[in-house]
Amino acid sequence: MTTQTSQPLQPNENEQSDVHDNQIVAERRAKLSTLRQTGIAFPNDFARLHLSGELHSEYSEKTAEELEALAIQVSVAGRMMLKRVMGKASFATIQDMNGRIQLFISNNDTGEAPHAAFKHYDLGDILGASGVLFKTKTGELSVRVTSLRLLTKSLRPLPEKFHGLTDQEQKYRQRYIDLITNEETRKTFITRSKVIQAIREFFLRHDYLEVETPMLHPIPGGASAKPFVTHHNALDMEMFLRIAPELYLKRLVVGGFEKVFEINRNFRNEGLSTRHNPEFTMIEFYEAYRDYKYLMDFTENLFREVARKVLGTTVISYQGKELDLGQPFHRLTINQAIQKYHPQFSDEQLNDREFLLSELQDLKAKHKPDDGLGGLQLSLFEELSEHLLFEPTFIVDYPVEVSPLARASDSRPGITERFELFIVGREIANGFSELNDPEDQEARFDAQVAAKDAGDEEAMFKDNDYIRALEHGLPPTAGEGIGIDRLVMLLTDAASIRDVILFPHMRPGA
RNA sequence: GGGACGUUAGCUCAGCCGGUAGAGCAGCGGACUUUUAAUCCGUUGGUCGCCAGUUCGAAUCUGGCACGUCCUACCA
Repeated sequence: MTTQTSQPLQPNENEQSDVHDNQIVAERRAKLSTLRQTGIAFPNDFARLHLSGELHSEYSEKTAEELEALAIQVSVAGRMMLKRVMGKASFATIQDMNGRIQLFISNNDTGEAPHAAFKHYDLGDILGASGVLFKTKTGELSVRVTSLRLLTKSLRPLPEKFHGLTDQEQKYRQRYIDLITNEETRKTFITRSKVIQAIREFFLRHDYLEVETPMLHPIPGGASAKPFVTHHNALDMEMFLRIAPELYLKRLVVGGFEKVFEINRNFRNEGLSTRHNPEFTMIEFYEAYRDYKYLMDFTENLFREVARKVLGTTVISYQGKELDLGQPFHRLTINQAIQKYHPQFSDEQLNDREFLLSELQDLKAKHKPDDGLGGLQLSLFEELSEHLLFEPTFIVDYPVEVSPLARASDSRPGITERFELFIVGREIANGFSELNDPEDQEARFDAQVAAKDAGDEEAMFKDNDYIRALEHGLPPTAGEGIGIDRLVMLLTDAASIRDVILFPHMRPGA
């Protein structure tokens, strides 16, 4: 076979493309050109009948003699990851959706021409092979190929076969290469899929209804965050990508869907980090006639079930440290959580506004000097204790001023029936008994609007239709949101949120 | 946003005190019928992230810019 071309390959003149052909790509294009001239270059009539994983699980226990006697005919296909040519015989390893299998190609079995053609196939090419299962003398289950076809020519070289792709940026930007090359990456995203499936099963089994609510909101609501702004042409109006589905889901509870959940994306116009992607996946769920204490038990059960189904155990190792989701989750008030790691603070001090203010100033901790007692306690907690809550811990007694949608305690004014769940020092869930008093809700919205007018970019908008819905009557309800990406990070031991999002957002370029 | 570090062949990486570029893998040519990161022989391949500056001379030193990684800040 000749690899010469009569004319030099033209460089890609498309300015949109930053990809130009190097020598390797040019050689592969020449091979493709030959394929086009001699037949169908991208055939789609190969019948793949067997997957590598199934073959291994069914036949790896068989001896060489047993396989010989069975003479099992198979058709496999996949991407060629390894290639070893030895004159009149060759080995190749192909990879399909559930593993790898070795092919043995020899002049004896295929004839000379197909084997000669194979020698010019490149790593990364997608092959279809038919033949008989056998075991090599080292005991590896393989296919003795009688017919071999190149199904898709790969024009670009794969990363080095041993080290694979290690450059983090390229792993994120060209995830397809990462997935081809790195088993760990494939496993992470399979786990992510299983986590979401296990969560969905848990809610369906508890008679929840899965719903979809708008991603385009005329008024962003349900969380304190900066929204993405967009524009609807036909209506000529500003719209916002949703920051949370909360207000729509509670409208559904008003409508009589007493147990609802939604698993979908939220968008927040914030910075990128190892813990933040501008779009992230949350489950939010609402159940009528329940309160926040019920939710805490429910959440523990959910996390345990997901871990058992996905990992087969509740004991997980995160960045070198172990924790057991099977143990009862800790429950602490904000003040107890401060004192747990800083016992020098007395109850009196933690309830002394002036003391808290001076302490926060000394620590150079972020806080709002106009906050009430509860807000300052929360700021101190976030500064001193939050990152230390490695084992699952529910923090309760959030102040009203930072919880505009949560029901206030009947016995303790200023405190809401709310919790946040922290694991490995990260907030992973947020739940509360819902505020269903429309007049109280309206007053809370008005306070948010006042804060927004005073410059708080993350303060909420007033949603009059939501008030109207509450005026029809929201039954006593409990609701919660769980950050799916962070849960998956926990269960896959991922250090960065980018490792659990297939296509994390990156600055354009490179 | 702030700090530290990084960017050299398609990939993984060397490159010292400044003298104009190296290895392995991949590719190409050759040998080889049970290899498995196959092996052996030969060989092609580079805008050293970009732009300035210093210098007789810069991958190397200086400044700026771009992008990334990690830490940090906000959040879920």
